[in-house]
Amino acid sequence: MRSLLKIGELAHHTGCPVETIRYYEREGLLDPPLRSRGNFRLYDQKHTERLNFIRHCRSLDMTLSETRTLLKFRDVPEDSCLEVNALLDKHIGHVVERIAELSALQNELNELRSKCGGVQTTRNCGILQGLSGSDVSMPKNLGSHGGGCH
Amino acid sequence: MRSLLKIGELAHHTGCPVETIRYYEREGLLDPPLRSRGNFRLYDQKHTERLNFIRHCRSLDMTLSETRTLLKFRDVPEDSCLEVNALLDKHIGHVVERIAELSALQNELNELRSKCGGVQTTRNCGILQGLSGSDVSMPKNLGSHGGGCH
DNA sequence: TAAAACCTTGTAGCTACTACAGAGTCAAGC
DNA sequence: GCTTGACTCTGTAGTAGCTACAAGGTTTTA
Repeated sequence: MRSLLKIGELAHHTGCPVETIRYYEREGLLDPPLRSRGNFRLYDQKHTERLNFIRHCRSLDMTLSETRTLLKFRDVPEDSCLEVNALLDKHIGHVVERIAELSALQNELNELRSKCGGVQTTRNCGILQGLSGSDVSMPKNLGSHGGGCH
Repeated sequence: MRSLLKIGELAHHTGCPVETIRYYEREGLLDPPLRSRGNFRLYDQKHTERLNFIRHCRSLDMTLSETRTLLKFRDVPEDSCLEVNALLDKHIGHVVERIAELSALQNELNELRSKCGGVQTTRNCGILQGLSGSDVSMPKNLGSHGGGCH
């Protein structure tokens, strides 16, 4: 009989914070585990594998929604995996697109940067002047500094 | 005497949604404008310029916090703009870093993708097997699919 | 037996908006 | 003068994926 892990132990084994494990359970990505008499969560090997799967997806920057989809495929071993391939292709597409966007951004930023050497007053700073121009074109992916690509 | 704009007109002029303009005011990026008798916001030319500045910063993927900082510099025209340059350099650094991360991600994803041609059952799908591995290394910037780099 | 380390639920916060609900205002047409 | 429709107001809740508490219960160790 395999040993059951308390949430802190599972966290330690997987490198996933305790709070995040509980969050995944709330979100339905992890099944509710057994409970001890004192109401502590007790995880088995399957939970550990599933959590590793989830974390691997997340480390590849997939959304929880994509991850959920992949877990569903994983739960039906006889199905064709065509859709798994399609999902991954789409995800790779997002990443490629985001790289292109950021590269364009980098060019714009470098150009802006070249407008001032830092020896001006802010009144004459080419950067601030550049930012004051009204030719603003908004990219689609705004606002969430922190990492994504979707 | 210049004409004053209602919020919808300002939105139209700047391409910034009405709700976002009100949000910037709440966040202290835009000064509260005059009000009409009926309590409608009335914006002058300075508001328009400031909003364009903000939107330009955002289009370059700067955070509102960075934008706030740049606005402060802009408000003190006699100061040196060394810090403006520093802020921009830092921001460019973030973008470069994020591009590197996403490129690494792209490599990993391509490798994973090559493990299956979609002709398997999910049980034998190389992609799902690859995702089941426990060698998970989490990048720093997780979770916000949508655009950032900080 | 007491303290420390762990666990529980529930809630609020983070970014930068976006999307309502429910009410008030204003201009044009009849 | 009245109605209709477009606009505006405030306030609140939702988005993604956690993270960080508070206030309490459990287990382990000294």
